[in-house]
Amino acid sequence: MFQVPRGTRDFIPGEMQKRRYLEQSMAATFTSFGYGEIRTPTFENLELFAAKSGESIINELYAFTDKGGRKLALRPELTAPVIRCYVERLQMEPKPLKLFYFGNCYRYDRPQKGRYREFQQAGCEIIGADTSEATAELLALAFTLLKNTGLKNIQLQIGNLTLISAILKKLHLLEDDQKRLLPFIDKAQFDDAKSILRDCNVKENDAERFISILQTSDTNEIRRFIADDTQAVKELDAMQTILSLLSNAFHISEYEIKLSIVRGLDYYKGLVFEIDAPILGAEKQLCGGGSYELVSIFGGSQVPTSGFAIGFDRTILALEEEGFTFPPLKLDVFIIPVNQDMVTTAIQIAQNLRSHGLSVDFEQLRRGIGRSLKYADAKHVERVIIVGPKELEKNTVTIRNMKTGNQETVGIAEIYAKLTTPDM
RNA sequence: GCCCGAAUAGUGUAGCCUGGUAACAUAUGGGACUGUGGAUCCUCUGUGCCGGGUUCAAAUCCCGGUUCGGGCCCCA
Repeated sequence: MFQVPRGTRDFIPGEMQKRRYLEQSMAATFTSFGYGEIRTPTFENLELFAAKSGESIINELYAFTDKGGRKLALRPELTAPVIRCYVERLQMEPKPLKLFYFGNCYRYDRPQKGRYREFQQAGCEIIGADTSEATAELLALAFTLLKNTGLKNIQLQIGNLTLISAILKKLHLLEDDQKRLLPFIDKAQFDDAKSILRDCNVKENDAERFISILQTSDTNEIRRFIADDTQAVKELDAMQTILSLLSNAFHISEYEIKLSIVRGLDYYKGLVFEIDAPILGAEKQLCGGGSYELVSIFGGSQVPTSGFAIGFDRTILALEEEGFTFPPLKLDVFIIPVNQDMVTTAIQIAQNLRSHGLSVDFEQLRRGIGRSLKYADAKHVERVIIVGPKELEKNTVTIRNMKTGNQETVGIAEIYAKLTTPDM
């Protein structure tokens, strides 16, 4: 027997229903914030991803050579393709340019819950605006997007790479030592971080203060630490403006400052953020983003960019874990012809109701009424129309409400009107 | 890539320890019931992840692989 390749999934109608719901919810939120949708190819030139993330990333890609000898890769994320498209076609668009996307991505990882080799991301990029209000809106959008899907428990954490490097500078570390230190900081393993600092001959006192600043949410404490670094002070001022807009204008106050967010790659600058769903355990990060510099790496003229990506599959998992009720897949009407002579009329009624925008099906296996009703019940149909000779003589049919069990005889011309009344 | 656990009809499970005809529920198909039977009853089909080993005999014990799940690594 054949099965899906490792780390991939089929989505059957009940699952697609959930995914469509989520996609529509997210698209509506993006649109309401003035974003336009963009779609790029499923594969790109391998070089694009290597340029963005370094050669070492190739190990984790689905990469291949096509018949023309081109080196290609299935996209592992969507920021690089979107920025490539911007540089290629959209540089002269009025700014700011706001783009959102959905797309399948591919990574050669070990699959586990919430982690697949083929997975879907949703996300956006804003190009050409780096004011506090633009950044605050980006944070608000990420948070609102997830809240609007129906998620209850999420955590927004905000860090800043400019500040963290200013703080690191105070420790006078060598570049290599910094690189060794950062992963531990990102994972909040502060004891390990401390022992590295000790190895690097950082004074115990400074190390303690450094670790405590990473964990604080108090901007004043951070300010005292970096007071003599004018660039860092400026960044902190901007960050405070962003946070105050977030609370006072966007009315989002459920965030925390977490300077230990480092994120993977070098091209992030300034503000970075993550949103977690703690209910998911090990693979709990739903969203990651921030400001970055990619346009110039791809050969475009420099312009500020920021954005975020959301793990679509994890968002569904988190909603399921929270017991969220997705809108069910349902038929509006099921039509049962009592005998073969009624089939033509049944189909005519079905076609008429379909033209009014209802989803309609009819009995096609010539089963008796009992079986047909059972089928309608299993399909969660709201209303059933029974077309039988007795009623048809008077040009009527029986409409049965499956929830209440109410039945009514209705003229054929009045079916649609009757179905749209609240009691039927 | 590493460590651990799991895999039995479409779905959910029992049996495995202690080897001896593979079972139950539910769902699907067919039928009884000739217009409400969304019921009830009858019934067909359908199951040991794959490969090897031990054994007279393997779902059961052993080895390898695959897939899924938990935890690492990584997480653009």
